Amino acid sequence: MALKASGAYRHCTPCVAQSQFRNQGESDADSDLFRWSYRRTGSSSSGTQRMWGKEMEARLKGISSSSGEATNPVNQVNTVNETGGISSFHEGPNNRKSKGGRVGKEVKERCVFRTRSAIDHLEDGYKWWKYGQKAVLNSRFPRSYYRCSQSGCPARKRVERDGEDPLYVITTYQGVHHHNFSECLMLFPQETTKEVVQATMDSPSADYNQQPEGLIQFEQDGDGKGETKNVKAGGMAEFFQQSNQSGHKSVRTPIEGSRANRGGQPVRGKTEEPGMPADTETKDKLPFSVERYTNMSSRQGGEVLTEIPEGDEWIAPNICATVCKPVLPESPSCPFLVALSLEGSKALMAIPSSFFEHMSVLTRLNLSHTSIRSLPVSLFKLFSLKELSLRHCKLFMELSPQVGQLYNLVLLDLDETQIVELPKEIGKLSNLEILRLSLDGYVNCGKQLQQNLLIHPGTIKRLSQLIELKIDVNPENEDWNAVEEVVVEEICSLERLQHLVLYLPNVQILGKRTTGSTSLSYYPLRRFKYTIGQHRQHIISRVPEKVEARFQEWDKCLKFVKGNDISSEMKRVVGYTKAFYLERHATARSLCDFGIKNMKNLKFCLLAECNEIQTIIDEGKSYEEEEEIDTVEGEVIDCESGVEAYSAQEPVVLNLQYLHIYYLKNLASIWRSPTYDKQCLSGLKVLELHVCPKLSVIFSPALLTNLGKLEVLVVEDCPELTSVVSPTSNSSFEFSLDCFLPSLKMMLLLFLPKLESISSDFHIAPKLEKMGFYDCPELKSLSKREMSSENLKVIKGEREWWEALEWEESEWKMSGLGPNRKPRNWMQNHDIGAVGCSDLR
DNA sequence: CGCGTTTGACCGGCGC
DNA sequence: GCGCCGGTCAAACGCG
Repeated sequence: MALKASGAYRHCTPCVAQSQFRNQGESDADSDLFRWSYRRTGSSSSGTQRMWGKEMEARLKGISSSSGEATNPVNQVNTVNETGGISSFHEGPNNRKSKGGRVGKEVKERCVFRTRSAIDHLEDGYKWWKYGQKAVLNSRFPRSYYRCSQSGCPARKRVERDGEDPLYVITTYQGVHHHNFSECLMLFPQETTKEVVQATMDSPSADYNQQPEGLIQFEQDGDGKGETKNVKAGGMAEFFQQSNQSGHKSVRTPIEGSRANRGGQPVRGKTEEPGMPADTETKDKLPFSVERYTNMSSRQGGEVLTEIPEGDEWIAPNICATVCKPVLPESPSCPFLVALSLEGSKALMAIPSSFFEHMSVLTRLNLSHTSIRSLPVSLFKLFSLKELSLRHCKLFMELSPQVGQLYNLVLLDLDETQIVELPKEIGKLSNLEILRLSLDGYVNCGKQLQQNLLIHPGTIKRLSQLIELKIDVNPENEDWNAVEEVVVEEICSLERLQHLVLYLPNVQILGKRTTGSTSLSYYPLRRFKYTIGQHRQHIISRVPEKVEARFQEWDKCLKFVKGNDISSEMKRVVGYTKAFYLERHATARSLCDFGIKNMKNLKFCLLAECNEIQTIIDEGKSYEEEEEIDTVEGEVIDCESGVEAYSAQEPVVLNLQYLHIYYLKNLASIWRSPTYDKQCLSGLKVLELHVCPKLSVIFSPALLTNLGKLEVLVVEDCPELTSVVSPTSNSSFEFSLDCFLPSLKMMLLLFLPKLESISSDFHIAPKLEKMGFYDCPELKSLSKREMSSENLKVIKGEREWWEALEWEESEWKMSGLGPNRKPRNWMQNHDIGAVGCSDLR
């Protein structure tokens, strides 16, 4: 429903706004966004009159005075009724201009927008500096003045809230940016950033978010008096979220918010975890912020998303729309359009061939998650284009060689597309800094193509400015084997490359190098994610997605899937990896099989379905016989401490903070050492054990003393587990007065049918805040020494189990817990088994 | 400390 | 010529 302003005004285009803050149920009338554009056409023969901004204002003033009211001129002109009409505001040619003293002074073109928004300063793709704010006569709201942050740029804008309808913001643009558009582009916040935060806040065990009915929650106040509550729906999730903050609190969002956001959006925190992605160190040293290019549709709160304007003339500098119709206009005139996002427009199957004909300043184009199959020819004339995203266009199968004409491209995202071959013309994109590529189309093509080169030799080498490269390949694509080696060799020649995401079916390729060049396993990178072996997307994993996502957050990730052996190349890469994910390895018996000295840099470790693993850290094995990994003279392996030679006295696995274990069917112990290594696992903060059927105890007393930093312990589905801490005959530990696990804040014990005791009467967890139990029928009493914490605030478990607990009256006397504190009004037991089990799993 | 906002002073056009 | 008003300047402020 295009609204044509009659008479003197055109370009009043209502758009279906999709404010992030708006409820879906709101009417279209409420959500209309109206725009005005006032432009002088000179001797327009069309009969449509357009006005200069100043002229318009002069006229407005005239109206105000003639009507006897002193009103805010901008507010006056923008009076709009909810059905989309403009109030009567028509005048003949303005005669003030000839009278006024401004004749002859340069009058700049103005463009006025009126937008329904909760936020005054809407993002428009440019970065602005506020240089003034003034109260406006007869307006309740002040007017803010902004200028383009690019020095010398004459573009300005002013922003004020509509005095008549405070739901709307009036933005008036004046002057034209006279510089390269992307030089002052705002850094759009990355959507994944939010996800990082979310993931961080979630339960360490992602599957426990649901609160099964029938569980009780015991909360203890600061004064030690306990109270049980019926848990509301979602209460468990809240519990675990809170709990997890202690365990993962240092894992914060990596990207700092723009200072300009202050006041509008909460400013994001800095990374406290040096190994987390895009940490400040990484960011500062990059020539630009990688995140800038990652999601152009993601906006700050209050930004209005629009439907594609109807009509043939689009005046907005920034359009972000999800189109519901399969057709776009043939050739809209978009003289100011800098950024266009049609992300998620599933209905969009094709783009008219001349669609981009009149978008000469378009810099950023996001067509991701659409159903297009190819790009129209007019796109290849967009010489200003710097960013093009076709991510997740599942029907996009062929990239035209004409892409080579887009020589200003900085970002090309072809991840999750179906293309089968990268045209060699890509090599002409000498400014390309980010290339994400998914050569996954082979299988879905359904036919064997002729010998396909996937990536032509010499193509990658020419992209000398590449900073980030992702190449994802269908593992069943045998053509990849033919070029893999060449591609890897070319990657190693990219001097600026800092971030590499690569799938390699063969381990050997890591170490391959031709004379004089570097092999990938030596190649120093600030960030990498290698998936080696069976492709992650083609295997059904038992590891929850959220845990895998947490693994992916690290800046140096190595995932090794379905391996049969452990090569020296693999060991070397493990040596400078921070996050290691070993899945379905056929022969590994211990993490230390990857080189005990290579454990020093590991901070996150995820082990899943490795049937031969019997112990995680095995210092008992003789590693002196380990083959010495050859090092290349003069090469620096990029890691903080370097990989140093291991000596028996040196502590190992010092820095590991997160250890997640899933389905290790032969796991019998966490740590085995002939001597007592005081620092092994001393950095561990989070330990999760899921489905380890042979595990009977988790910690030996010796290991217990090392875990001074452990904050979160989750044990689930270990049918043989009798105690978390093994009983000992060692007199030095027996009757120890020491208190172990001093930092433990959360402990979850779930589905442990043989669990009889938590700590075997060791004094543990003085700072414990939260405990959760489920299906531990043999745990019939809790001793004071394993529940010694003064900070215990929440206990969750089955009501019947809790009520049946045997309490040693004398031990618990005067305590906030125990039989005396059992409230009577516990929630009635519901069908815990049915609901609870499925939810917990 | 840097960067962006705030805020009072100032300037110039315009109208009376 | 004076005062109002919109617009701009720049020092102070303040947040991270």
